[in-house]
Amino acid sequence: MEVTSNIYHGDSKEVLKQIPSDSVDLIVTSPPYADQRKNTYGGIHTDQYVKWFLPISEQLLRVLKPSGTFILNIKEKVANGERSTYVMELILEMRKQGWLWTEEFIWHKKNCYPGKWPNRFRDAWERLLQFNKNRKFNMYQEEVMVPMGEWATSRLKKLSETDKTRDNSKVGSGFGKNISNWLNRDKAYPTNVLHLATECNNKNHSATFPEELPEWFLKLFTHEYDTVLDPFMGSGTSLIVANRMKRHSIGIDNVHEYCEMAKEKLKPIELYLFEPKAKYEKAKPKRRSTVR
Amino acid sequence: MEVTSNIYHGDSKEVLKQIPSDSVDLIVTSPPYADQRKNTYGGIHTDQYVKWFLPISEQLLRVLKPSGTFILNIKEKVANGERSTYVMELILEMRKQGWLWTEEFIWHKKNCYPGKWPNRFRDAWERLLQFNKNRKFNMYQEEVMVPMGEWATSRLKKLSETDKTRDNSKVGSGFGKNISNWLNRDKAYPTNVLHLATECNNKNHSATFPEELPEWFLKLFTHEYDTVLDPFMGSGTSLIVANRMKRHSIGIDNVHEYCEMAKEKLKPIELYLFEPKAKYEKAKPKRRSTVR
DNA sequence: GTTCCGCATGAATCGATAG
DNA sequence: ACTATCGATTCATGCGGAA
Repeated sequence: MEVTSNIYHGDSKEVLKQIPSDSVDLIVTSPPYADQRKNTYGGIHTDQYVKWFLPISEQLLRVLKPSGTFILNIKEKVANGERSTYVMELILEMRKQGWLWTEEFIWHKKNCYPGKWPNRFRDAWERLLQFNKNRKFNMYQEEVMVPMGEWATSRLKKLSETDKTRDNSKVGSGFGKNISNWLNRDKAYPTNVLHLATECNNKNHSATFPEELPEWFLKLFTHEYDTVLDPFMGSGTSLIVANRMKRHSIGIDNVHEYCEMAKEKLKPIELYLFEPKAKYEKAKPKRRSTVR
Repeated sequence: MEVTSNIYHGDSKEVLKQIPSDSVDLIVTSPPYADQRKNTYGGIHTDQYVKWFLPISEQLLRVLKPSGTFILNIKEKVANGERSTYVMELILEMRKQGWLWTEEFIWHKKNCYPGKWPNRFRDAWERLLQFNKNRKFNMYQEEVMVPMGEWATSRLKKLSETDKTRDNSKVGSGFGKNISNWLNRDKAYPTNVLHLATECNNKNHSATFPEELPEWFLKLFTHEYDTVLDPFMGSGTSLIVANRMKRHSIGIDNVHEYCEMAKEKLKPIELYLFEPKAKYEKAKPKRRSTVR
């Protein structure tokens, strides 16, 4: 049995209407943040962000299975010396739509953007908001916990010198990770704090999240041959991970280049690429099957 | 010059009215969370939490110096399968009061409370919300610098060509100015994610934060002989740290036992204990001076 | 094949300068 | 006054080439 990857080029709000209700097991996405990525996505203004996002989340609520989960990666930026409040307002509004705000994971970005300011430190975390349709949803904790030993060792292998030195030299302030907790332990239980570095070596796309991020949530919330949706696909990290893990995937992006890029990366597998209807009038969505 | 510690027994909302305006450099506190610690604080219900807190934050806004900072340690609990929204609502309401929501630090609890649930992982983080009166406030970043990654000493001895060209290409008016900043550097500025273990050895008070937490913020936002306020003192961790660090301190708590406990811990230093006015009618606040 | 080192590059943020 | 653009600041990471 093969897994499929469907890529749609177009506006998520509209494209999502083509996707049947109650058909997706996991939505994991990182939408363009407010006032960010102007060159590629046009940059949604802070004041209009909630209004812009709500029609999309409404569609996401429809296409998600009752047992499914929606993971939203987002972080508010600083505006005029304050943190913006649009993320909080979005959560409140999405609850009114019918979403349950089940949990908030923290993504600790070990390699955050550098810089120095008189009144602020570097921002080293982002939100991973978990939304659900029902209080009962699929969660396969064992899938994360069993490979967790593997995960822990692989993370341990990647422990940077910074981690080690900061830990060893507690220097009064005492800030640092306690590595001894990680050694000599075959099983590590996950918490709602994830420690991952961003990938800064990708030259073609500005900043995707690291593969470990969707990988972790796919393990946790889906089984093989479940369906994963990323309505802001970008260069397609989620879809590539889904493919590797034998999950069906759907990706949507407004930017033609990203669709092409994702298509290229997904070449080895069966691929369907849908171009927007507008371009092809009433013709059926163009279906390309590119099998190596 | 001695530092003083004033302990008030009573309701923060009322006691705070006795404290002069613009007199506190740092407020750092961990209020009772909603529906938690019922037996000691009476448990503020989730729906009434914002309403309960706003009169207090109004007083805090008054007593804080314009250059001061308010650090609020809080985390929403799970209610009926969802994260409660009262923290977000509180932030929105406090902004209406005049507070600036400057930053949100994350306290990553390295050893969080154990447990297992079918639909949720262990909660390993709390919010440390930073509020200010003005966009300009005192911040002494150098006091909390952390040891830098190993690359600083071994790798950076030879400045990379990039750094040189970056600087030389600047004005051309001379050598790059910032290169000197990099030489002999062994420390870096921290981020807004704090890694601290909770203290699990405190038996008498249900939810104290570790001493490192107030210590870090006291270093960052105050100098010696500044004044620190904790309107929900508990067993007095903040005050003890303030004392050790030569900051004046004010603590308020509703529970007589906690006041006594804090008093006991602070015995070695000069101490003033104020009992609530109501108890003593129009008598002046009882003043006890316990000097070793 | 290891280890070491040079290097580019980030969902950043502030303050000054320009329209 | 208010917004858009730009320069300066800064550090962890992985890659690739060198020892």
